[in-house]
Amino acid sequence: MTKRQAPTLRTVAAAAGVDVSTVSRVLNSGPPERERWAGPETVERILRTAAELGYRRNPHGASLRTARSQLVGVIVPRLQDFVLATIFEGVDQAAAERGYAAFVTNSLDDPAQREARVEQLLGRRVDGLVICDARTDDPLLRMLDARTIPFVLALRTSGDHVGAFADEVHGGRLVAEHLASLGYRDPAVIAGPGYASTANDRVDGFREGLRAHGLTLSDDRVVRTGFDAEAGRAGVAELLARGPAPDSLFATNDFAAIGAIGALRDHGLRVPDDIGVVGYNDTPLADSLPVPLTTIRSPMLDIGRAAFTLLERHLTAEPPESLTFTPTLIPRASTKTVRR
Amino acid sequence: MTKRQAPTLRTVAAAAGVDVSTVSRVLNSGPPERERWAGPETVERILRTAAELGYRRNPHGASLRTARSQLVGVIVPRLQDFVLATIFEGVDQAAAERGYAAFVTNSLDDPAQREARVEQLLGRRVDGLVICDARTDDPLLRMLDARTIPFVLALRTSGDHVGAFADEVHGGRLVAEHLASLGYRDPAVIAGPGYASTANDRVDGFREGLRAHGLTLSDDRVVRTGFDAEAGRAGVAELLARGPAPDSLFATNDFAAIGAIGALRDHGLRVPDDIGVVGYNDTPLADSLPVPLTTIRSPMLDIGRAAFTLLERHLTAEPPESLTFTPTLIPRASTKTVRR
DNA sequence: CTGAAAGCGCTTACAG
DNA sequence: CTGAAAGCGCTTACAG
Repeated sequence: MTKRQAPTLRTVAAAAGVDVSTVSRVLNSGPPERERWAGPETVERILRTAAELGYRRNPHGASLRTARSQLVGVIVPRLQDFVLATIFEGVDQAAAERGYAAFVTNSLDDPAQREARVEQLLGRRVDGLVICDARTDDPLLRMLDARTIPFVLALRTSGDHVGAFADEVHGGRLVAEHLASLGYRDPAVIAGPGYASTANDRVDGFREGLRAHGLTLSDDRVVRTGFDAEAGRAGVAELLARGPAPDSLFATNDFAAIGAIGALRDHGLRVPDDIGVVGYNDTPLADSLPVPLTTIRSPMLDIGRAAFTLLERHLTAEPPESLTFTPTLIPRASTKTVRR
Repeated sequence: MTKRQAPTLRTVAAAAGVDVSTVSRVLNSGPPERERWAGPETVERILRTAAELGYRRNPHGASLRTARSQLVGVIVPRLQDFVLATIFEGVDQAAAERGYAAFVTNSLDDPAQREARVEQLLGRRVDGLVICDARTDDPLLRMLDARTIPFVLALRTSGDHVGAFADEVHGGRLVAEHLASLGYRDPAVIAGPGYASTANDRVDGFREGLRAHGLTLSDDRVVRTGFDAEAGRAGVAELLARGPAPDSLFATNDFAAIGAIGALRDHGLRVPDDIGVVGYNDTPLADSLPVPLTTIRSPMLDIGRAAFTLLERHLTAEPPESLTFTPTLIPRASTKTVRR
């Protein structure tokens, strides 16, 4: 079998004995509408020849003509992060179902890197962007708005930009209620960076939930580090350096929780006997740890799928409204009832 | 600021007072060669106008003309897997540096899914593929060969197809030597699936390394599950169901190791006091676990970068030779000297 | 050194 | 219902 030249519209048209324009029209419309463009037997013949020849439309030709690439760009802090990888999978799934393809790229939460990556994506002529690394104050989003480039946010919010989110405040509240109802009285938080709305909202919800149970979260019980294991270790070091150990710990990410548990153990504190620990995201690991981790489950795949759907709506109709998903608490062995 | 029409070659040519072909030639050649196509002051003028207008070449137009898309497709088992996400980051980095863009997509190690994803990628007219989910017996690769579609492998090998790999046999040998020299005498292995060369090679190397120390690995000390935490749990369950506990465990993935440690603990076995555990990949987590994990570090980012480089060479010159990277052992607290 | 022309594969008014 | 033509933005022989 020698390599054949890929069949084009012209090839198909010639084989079917019709004009390329007819082939194009027939191939680009669905069963009902299709008959408007050609007689039933012509439609049938075109479809058959296209299939026989293995015709696949060349998207570059189409893009050039329509000024639409059916391409979207997704920008994430880092794909190595399980949460972001999952969101991208959601975007990619939904995009594929609608005939789009998605590029992903890392910003590393670095503004310069981010801008460079966005420009690369635009250089590739994506129709729009899904931005998963929005910042509480975000000049890049204002710039995109000024250039009227279509985009939606996912996961992290910024101002009133449209996107697909989880109710992070609610998530934080769930953790607070869980800890308070088990009898914990002196919790601390290891939160992600201040430029991430997710980190802020989880802490806000946590504080609010504690207050509802008559507890307060003082500033020295909050430490801002990051979302990974190393951040969890550093967070514990910082907290213990400040004074006596808390009786429980809320890490706003499962990986940070795992790092925290390791550091606590180095300090002779066992989970859950000496201190309760709660994570966030319900990573597959959470359930398989030596001490299974109490955590919050957030529908990350759905958020990714919804983000694409919003973007497509933005691209083809009027601007959509944001979508917010509700997280749930998954109690496990890393927290337990505390004797007062 | 209103939205301007994106400048094209024609816009630039008009503004610079030259023909589009001249602009194209100048913009597409580097400093030395550039002067061959236009006088120095013309070159300067073209460069300046293009910059002022913010010209960016439309890749769809170029692709149509050159039949080269400067696009590559990367197919991974699953992007949620840290190892694969890292390899993709390497491919993406190297691709971006060379003016290429990369699509990634999941195959979930499912042959049907895989084929569908490859066809989608080809439908997007990628110039070539980086395949990270090769199987020991792989009809898809034969099909790609028959269609003369350029591709390279990464991480997993298959037959003598070219790619960027790690010396997995060596990795397995390092683990065996480490355990043997610490005094462990009855190790077991929780390995990934049989269709993954990585899993097979690590086990082969392990067996070989043990033999060099006068130890043998019997078949009932090997269990085949997968690469994730759940696979680790299942692996331990299976091993313990077969008979007495081994004195050490080699899990061919850090996540499997974490799952295994959890399951061991459920059975009352502590690490490293009752049993030594070794993982693979040196995931960031390994160092931050309550009991830091002895593991093998493999240069995954380099493998990704190298895979792209090989693919580009394949695309522009003669077929390249495979590249193999060497892993190293990272000893940590999950293994210790054993008293005989 | 520079220009004019052809054509990559596609879609879409415009005719008939 | 179907066709012929124009043109999206680019590159590349071919002239001069």
